Amino acid sequence: MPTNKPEAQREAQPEAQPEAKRGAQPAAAPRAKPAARKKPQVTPSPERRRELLDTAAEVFAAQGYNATTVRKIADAAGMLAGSLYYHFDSKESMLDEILSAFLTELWDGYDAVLAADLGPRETIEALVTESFREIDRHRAAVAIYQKESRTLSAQPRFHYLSDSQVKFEKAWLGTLERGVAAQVFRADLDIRLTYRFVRDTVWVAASWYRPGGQHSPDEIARQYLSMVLDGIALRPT
Amino acid sequence: MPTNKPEAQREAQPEAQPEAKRGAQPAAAPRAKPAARKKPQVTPSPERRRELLDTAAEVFAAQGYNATTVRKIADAAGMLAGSLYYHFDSKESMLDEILSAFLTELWDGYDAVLAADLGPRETIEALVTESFREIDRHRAAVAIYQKESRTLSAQPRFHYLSDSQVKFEKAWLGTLERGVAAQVFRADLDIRLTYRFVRDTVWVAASWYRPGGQHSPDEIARQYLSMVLDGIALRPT
DNA sequence: CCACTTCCCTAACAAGTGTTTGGTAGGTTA
DNA sequence: TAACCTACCAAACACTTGTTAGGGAAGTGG
Repeated sequence: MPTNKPEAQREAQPEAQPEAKRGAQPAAAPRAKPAARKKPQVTPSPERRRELLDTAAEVFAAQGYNATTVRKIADAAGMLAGSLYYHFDSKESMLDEILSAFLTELWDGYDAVLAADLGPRETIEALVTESFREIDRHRAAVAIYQKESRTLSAQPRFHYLSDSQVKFEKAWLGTLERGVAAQVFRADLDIRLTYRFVRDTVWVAASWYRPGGQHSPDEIARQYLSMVLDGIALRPT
Repeated sequence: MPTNKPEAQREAQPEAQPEAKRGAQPAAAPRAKPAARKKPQVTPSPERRRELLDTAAEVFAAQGYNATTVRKIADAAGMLAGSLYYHFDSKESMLDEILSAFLTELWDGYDAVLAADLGPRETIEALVTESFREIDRHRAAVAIYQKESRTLSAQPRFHYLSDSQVKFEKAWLGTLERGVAAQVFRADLDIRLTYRFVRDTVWVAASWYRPGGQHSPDEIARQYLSMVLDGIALRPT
């Protein structure tokens, strides 16, 4: 089982990297780190953290991670920028926690589907339905993931995004291949193109989906599946 | 050590500024503008501008607009940050020029298709094919558009993005509706869902498409159309 | 009453940001 | 030769950024 969950990264960085060449880091890292991570003696309540993470996720999703300043997050939460650092130790940690919490839940659902050992078509149907349910529950996190995952996965801290993506591809592509072999899916299509097609059609929905709309996640999944499986063209009967 | 540092700027902030209320402006606009627009007497060559815009678009697409500093663009172009301002009057202008140039070309193609007055199915096919060609030629601009258009269109300067999007929706949705009326497309689907489905499947391709891959834009368009129109499920014959 | 904890604020720091100003090397024209 | 133009560099400026110290109000337990 590949790892999909970074759990918590409270271990100290082994060593300050020797600063490869160009010191141009994407963000700011002002104070010199004294090699030993600070260990705050305080214990913020997990419920408050969840609350703050939710509003942070909302702002990240709306404005983009880089365009979001900690002052904006604090504003949305009704407090001042510095106060956030009582609960989190950096802006990046917030992002990290938002994304890893989402991925953990996502894989709980996916793993259950995959363990059910359904046929190829039924597996695809279940995966798509599960995906739309996740979008319904974590739309902010999904939107952030969509926008930032490519650039983030270069950073070591967010390497679990790549891991997840690999596992993701394995599950979907494998199912599609099984379906082609079982003559359930068409064999005349480039399978990787098909994979990207299905994957993208599902997840971009997070960019326009708003919970409480006229369609439930399951209804959207049903229609999407109908389009993907049978096409939008009317067939002569 | 980074490229070139201003080294010393021992300018302590004099005093706590009046600081209206929440001075948090979205971006930087340092100098006070004296109400009269500056008119540079210089005339940079258009070819050089195009060159620089191309590299800027590449960096924007790779890192995201906000995460891209003008110093990074200058780096990629082999010059210093300030030198860019000989050719452009702001970072935002570069973005603007990149996006509007792309949209202009896109609509040249779309308008030609729409003027041809084809049937609904043929119109969709032509629009999709045209779209993949545009992705092939402007993949950086398309990627930027995908990532930033939603947030940008709030700014007055980029209002033309919204205009374009409205026109876009009108063309595609109208064609789909014509198709349903003509019994070419299925009538049992939510038409707006179908629209978003088709639109998204096409344009997200810009996030993974790389020119010079194993499939030509036309070939990708052909397979995408086959999936969208007929579905990926194998039909019993 | 005091000690302790939780949660926030005030105020700053240092690095990074987009942008401007003044200069200048090299080419072209007269 | 001088005048002129293009395209860049060097250095700074003003403001924003993530982050940190120190402090204090409110609540809880003894």
